[in-house]
Amino acid sequence: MSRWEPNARGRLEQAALELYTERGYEQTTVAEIAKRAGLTERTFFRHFPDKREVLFAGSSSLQDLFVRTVSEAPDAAAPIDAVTGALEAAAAQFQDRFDHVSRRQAVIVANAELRERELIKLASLSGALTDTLRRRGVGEPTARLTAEAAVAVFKVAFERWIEEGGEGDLTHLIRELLAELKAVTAGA
Amino acid sequence: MSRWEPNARGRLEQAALELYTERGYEQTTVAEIAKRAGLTERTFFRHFPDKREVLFAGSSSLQDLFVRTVSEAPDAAAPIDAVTGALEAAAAQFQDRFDHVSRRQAVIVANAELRERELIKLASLSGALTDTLRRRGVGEPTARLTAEAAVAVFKVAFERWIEEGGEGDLTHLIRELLAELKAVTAGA
DNA sequence: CGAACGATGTCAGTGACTGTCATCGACAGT
DNA sequence: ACTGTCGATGACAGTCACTGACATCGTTCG
Repeated sequence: MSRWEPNARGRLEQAALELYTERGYEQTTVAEIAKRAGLTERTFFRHFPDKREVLFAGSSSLQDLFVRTVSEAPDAAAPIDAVTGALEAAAAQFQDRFDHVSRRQAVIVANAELRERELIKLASLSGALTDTLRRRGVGEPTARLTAEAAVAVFKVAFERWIEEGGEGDLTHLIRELLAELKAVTAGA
Repeated sequence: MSRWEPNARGRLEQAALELYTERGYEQTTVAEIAKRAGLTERTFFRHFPDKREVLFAGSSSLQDLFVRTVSEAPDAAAPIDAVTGALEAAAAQFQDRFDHVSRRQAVIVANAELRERELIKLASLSGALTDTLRRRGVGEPTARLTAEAAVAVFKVAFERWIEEGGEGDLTHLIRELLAELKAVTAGA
């Protein structure tokens, strides 16, 4: 018999998403989130460094997936192909959870602070991809640009997938947009 | 004879950059910035919506320059070329002010909140470019991807230019990285 | 001259976030 | 069973970013 209800962190995440959805991010106080989770404000800040981060708990495991997939790509694969494989692996994670993902995204899009946080998560992802590519022996400007291109494609594909109500195939969208990016730069 | 010293806004910007450089962003309070500028904290918040924004006063005029340059590109220009022209126009603005630009960039890079703010400025830039391209009749996924690619190239070029101590030619860097991006996506 | 204006100051709040100490069940060693 | 350590939590006071309301006082316009 443990002293407290289990999964405090998960309860905080759920309470936060609910309240941000019901009243909006700014109109929700951390004390309210904690109360709904049966905890105190101080405990919230032991689990999350700030009020935004509670929405981004999953982003580190997503980044791990990206990095792992790129690492495991065959040595012969071109950088862009290694990274595209990672995008598709990530897409698979989203494809089944449209409900949760889109609710969360609606909250983020509605608030500038949360959009900022999302952008820095994507930048961190791009940095991790860059490092991973370098470890595969990819050269300097190439690694960085490949990672930036991949994240840009993922970002646009993800937004479109959400707009379409999650009915499209995210992996397919990624492939289409990558081809489009190729066409765009070809003229330069 | 006016009642107050002129250019309160500019004094706040300079005081902030100085203090952020001397003690770091987090160790500086808004009250200290205001005091160095000969004003009060409340007045700071009349000129800037928050403590970060004081470093980004110039970003709206940069965005205007981008948009204007793209608008004025010849109708026949491909989207990527129209946007590249804007990148080069912006580069010219930076080229002469390496000192100020690099000091400011050092402060931003050293702090996560400021990096977040920079990222959302770049995202805003990307959005403005997307809209401008659409107004030129560029289609949906193309406009967005062109803008994202352009901003990515600009970001990487800018960082390299700073790393090199401002001695390189930013316009030249942009052209090189654009070619590199083309090579990267070509394999996909 | 007097009224409206505009930039600033003053002051009292709210809420995010932090440091510190207390609490108390679980668990290990004796 | 006794006891000491540990880990998650609570309680509480404090700092600072940011906001709303109202006062001040040169400038400017009629």
